[in-house]
Amino acid sequence: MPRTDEAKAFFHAVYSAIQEVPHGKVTSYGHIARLIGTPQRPRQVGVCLKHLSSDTSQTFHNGNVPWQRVINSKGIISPRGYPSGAANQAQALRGEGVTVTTGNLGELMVDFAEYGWFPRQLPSEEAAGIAPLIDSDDEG
DNA sequence: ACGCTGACCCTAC
DNA sequence: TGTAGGGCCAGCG
Repeated sequence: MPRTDEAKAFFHAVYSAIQEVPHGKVTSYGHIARLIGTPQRPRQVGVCLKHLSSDTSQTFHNGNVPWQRVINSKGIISPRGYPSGAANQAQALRGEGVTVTTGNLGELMVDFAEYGWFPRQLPSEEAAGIAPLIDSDDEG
């Protein structure tokens, strides 16, 4: 749980943004950071997910925030800690139809070309007519 | 209050 | 193609 109001706002922004990632799609920590206007803080996005609670009485919890749809920029499910919650994340993704492959070193990978979700801005903002935070030309 | 850690990412050799 | 280093900053000792 974040202490300062600023951190709280950041956590809220992160969780809200992640909730907009469509079922069966994946995006990256860095992209979430950019979508919410803090492109230099992909790390803190990870912090937010780490602190995601299973307590359903909380506004945000692992039941209403699709944490499994956030992976790193290389398309790999970030390994962390013991046995790797990554394996669990892979299962959650497979459960929604995402193909997760295993590399030679045991990395759990997802094909961005197939499942990647990288909009210029959050769908909710687009619907509200808010100007995009990310200005881009192409992106293939 | 201080220092280290870490679900990351980009730029340089 | 692969390795190193810097930036980021909330948690936790």
